Amino acid sequence: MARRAQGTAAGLSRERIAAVGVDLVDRHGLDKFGVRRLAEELGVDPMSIYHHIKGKAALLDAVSEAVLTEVVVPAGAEGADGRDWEELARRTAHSYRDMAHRHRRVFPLLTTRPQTSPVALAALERLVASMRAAELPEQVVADTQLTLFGFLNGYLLAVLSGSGDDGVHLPVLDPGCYPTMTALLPLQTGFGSVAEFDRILDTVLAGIKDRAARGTTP
Amino acid sequence: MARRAQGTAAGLSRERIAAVGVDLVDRHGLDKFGVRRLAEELGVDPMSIYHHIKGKAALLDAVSEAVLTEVVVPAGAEGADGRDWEELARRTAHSYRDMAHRHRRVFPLLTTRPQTSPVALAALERLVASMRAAELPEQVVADTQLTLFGFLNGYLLAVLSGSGDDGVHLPVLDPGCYPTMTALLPLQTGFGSVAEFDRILDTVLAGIKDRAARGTTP
DNA sequence: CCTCCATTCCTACGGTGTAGGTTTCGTTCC
DNA sequence: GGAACGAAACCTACACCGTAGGAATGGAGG
Repeated sequence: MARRAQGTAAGLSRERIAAVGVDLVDRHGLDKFGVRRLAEELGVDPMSIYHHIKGKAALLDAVSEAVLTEVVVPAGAEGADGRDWEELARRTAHSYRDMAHRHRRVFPLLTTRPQTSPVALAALERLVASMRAAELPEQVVADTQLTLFGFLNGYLLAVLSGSGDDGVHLPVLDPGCYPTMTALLPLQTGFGSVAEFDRILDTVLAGIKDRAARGTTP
Repeated sequence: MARRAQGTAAGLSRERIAAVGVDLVDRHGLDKFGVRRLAEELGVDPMSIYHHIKGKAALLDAVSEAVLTEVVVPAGAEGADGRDWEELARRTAHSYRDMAHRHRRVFPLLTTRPQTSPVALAALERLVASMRAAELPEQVVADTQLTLFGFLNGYLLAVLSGSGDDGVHLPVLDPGCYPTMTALLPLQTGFGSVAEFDRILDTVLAGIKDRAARGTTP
């Protein structure tokens, strides 16, 4: 295990560290992720990482920021006049879902850390601007950030943590104690599917539209 | 630091361990929480805990289960005929929110671990039964679990992790880069407030009702 | 009184994050 | 060209963590 001589460049950078970190978490999970494993993967001494990232918390920030950059919605999705906020919201949500499924072990990080990276704020600004251009009530627009991403984070967290590497395993219910839920079980076959996601996303967007309609004509 | 002699009863039990665990996490946060600190607080050797709880993962399960039992909705909230599912949903959501605010540092645990404890299932069964009694479309009822608790978990996670002990601190925005969001900032003063919660809960419920209406008359 | 067993404590091991100091290389300036 | 400097890497060491394995002890049942 011959390491590089001191002083020689290892080509470390915040971006490369984060990228390898994402890959490591994807493969082995958050529990097994640490400075030492990451350093080994990078072919580097553990402490070298600290010259680019301040501590483990900052390291996790970098990792979560890295996966967030994968969320991209092509320009022009909101239509020519920039007013089709609903289409934009749908595309953004789907792109977010895709990212979450690509990186299920990383995803929990996003839901806890306040997202202040430019890439996250830019996406939000775009959506919010589109809604405002469509002249939705301001309070509805202001609440959308929490409504939509609150739902996305909570829903995806539930779906992704309920599924292991071997697939989904729903809990077994006692039909005597929980008759209604047992009866509804057949309707939950598509747990985590795109169809399910679309249904629920639809519900949330319908709620926003409804409140917008009530808000403009009180 | 004289410990108890071996063999003498320390009055340990899963419930007491969990209760003290909740208190400890509330005060010092999840990071500082561990078997050793918990044992010290209980006046007990760390390894004694393992005779009642199998490992750290199970310990966290016990802690999260303990806070979940605090969510109670008085009987009869759904009305005499048991069909006022909306009122029941509102009360359940508020009780859940109250619990989350009482135990902000514990709350993240609930969003990751699959909730299969009887107390959680019972609350869900009750809500779902009420919706079914009101003859909502079955698929809507089946989806409600993920819709409502997805939203609750994601929203509360965002609100609670964005606020430290000193109160809320929203990120500072560059008005040049994010003009719309900056303009909307004044409307976000009640971040984490009950009023905000009610507005967004309203939105989600409106979405469910809307989809129910569309579902029954396609 | 003796046996048994659940409960508790003790020791020890491999792992972690990271503070502090040392070494080396590439650059910059005379 | 040679010396001085700062960035980037490495090394050592420490306190702490989860937990495996085993020894001790007191109370319960015969």
